[in-house]
Amino acid sequence: MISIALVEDNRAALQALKQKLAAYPDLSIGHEACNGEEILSQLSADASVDVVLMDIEMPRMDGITATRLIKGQYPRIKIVMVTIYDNDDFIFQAIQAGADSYILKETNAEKIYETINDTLNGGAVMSPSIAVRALQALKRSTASPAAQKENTPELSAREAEVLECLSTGLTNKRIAEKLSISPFTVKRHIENIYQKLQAQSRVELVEKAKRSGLL
Amino acid sequence: MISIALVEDNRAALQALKQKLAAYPDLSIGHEACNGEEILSQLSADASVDVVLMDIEMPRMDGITATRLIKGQYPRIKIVMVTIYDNDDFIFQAIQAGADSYILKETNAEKIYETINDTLNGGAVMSPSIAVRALQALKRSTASPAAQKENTPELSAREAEVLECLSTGLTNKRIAEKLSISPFTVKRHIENIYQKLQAQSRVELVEKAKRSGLL
DNA sequence: CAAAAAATGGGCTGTTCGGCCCATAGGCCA
DNA sequence: TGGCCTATGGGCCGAACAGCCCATTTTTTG
Repeated sequence: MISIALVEDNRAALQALKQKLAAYPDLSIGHEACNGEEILSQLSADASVDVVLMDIEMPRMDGITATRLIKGQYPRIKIVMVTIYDNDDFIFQAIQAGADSYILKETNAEKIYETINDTLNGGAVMSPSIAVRALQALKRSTASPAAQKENTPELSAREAEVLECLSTGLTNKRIAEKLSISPFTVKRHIENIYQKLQAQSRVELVEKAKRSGLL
Repeated sequence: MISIALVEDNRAALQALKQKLAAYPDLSIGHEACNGEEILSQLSADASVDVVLMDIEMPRMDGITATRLIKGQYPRIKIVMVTIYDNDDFIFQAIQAGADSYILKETNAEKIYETINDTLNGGAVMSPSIAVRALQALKRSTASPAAQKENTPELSAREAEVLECLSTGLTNKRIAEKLSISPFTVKRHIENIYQKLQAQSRVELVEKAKRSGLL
């Protein structure tokens, strides 16, 4: 028997969800709540829940905050976000908060049931339209090392050291002390790096260096 | 009618796949190949394929390389990776190469059929065990914003604007021009931001701001 | 309405930076 | 061996910066 908690502020949607799950005798609705605060107080009284189906947009405490708190206190509990948004920001925030799966509200009963089971078995489930956004983000986030190789000027070992120090916010003088060389030399190196990366200020330098994978 | 290409070096696995898809009359097998080179030469003769089911591990040309090449030449064609690995590296490489969906070899016929349709409709489909790895990677790559909320001082809207400009390497004067205010005011704002973030230089400021999720 | 917070503009001082000039010493390679 | 690169150290100058002081106006909030 799998114990489910439903968190959804819209009464109609909540009833619809209950209806869908009623067809599966091995699911039992342990809790119902209409915002994050409510589910948290219910869990503090009885945390014997396996899976939480969590809406994102709710009054008082949104689903993302609630997810973060629940995952913090009860890491065992799996959380399935049920959303009408395929907004990138929400997806990221939900991932950060520790949500396990992400399905759309219109998902049919059978898929929800499968999602609950897959999630409970350590998997993650995403609606195709949500998955494509997560993948795009992942592609972007791993894209930089790819673009790196191209037309990135080579820095000498010493220049790289200086750049490393510079990127932490040190002044030329401090860098000189750290590397046991003269501030003039540090300056010289930095000038050369400016040349190579076509930058005009330290901040710009760090920016470009990061994009080029030099940092 | 959806035209499918199957790329799979193992004869038995290929036959099994064909068997599974045979149940769906709106699918037709347009091509069959047992490595990347083969499918590429077939596509160059006839590229009227909607979806490629692609094995990863193959002799002569692996599925990831083939995916990259196909996506380069025929971006219209959707590619579903069919893999026995839930190895992180393969998943990343496949994402980078442009694959659309990722399913496991043991996936049943109905799911494969759904995956083909979802993928064709612009979605992405991942087996739960693969999705959980993609999400973990995404979580790691966006992990910095997590530490955000804690003890991060609040910046005013104007300060955030100034910080944003500053982080692109602009000088105070340029920032002033961009925001249509006096350079003195820009300086003032920056001083306040220094105070709030406990920084002593622009580079350090940008560093700390990024770590705090302010940028 | 009154207090608090944010945004605005300004000055003074010393430090740091960035561009441009100079030079020497050591290593590498063709 | 002579050129080329890197690392080193230095100077000059003007611009930019950062810290600390001053003030007024506008907006927000209790």
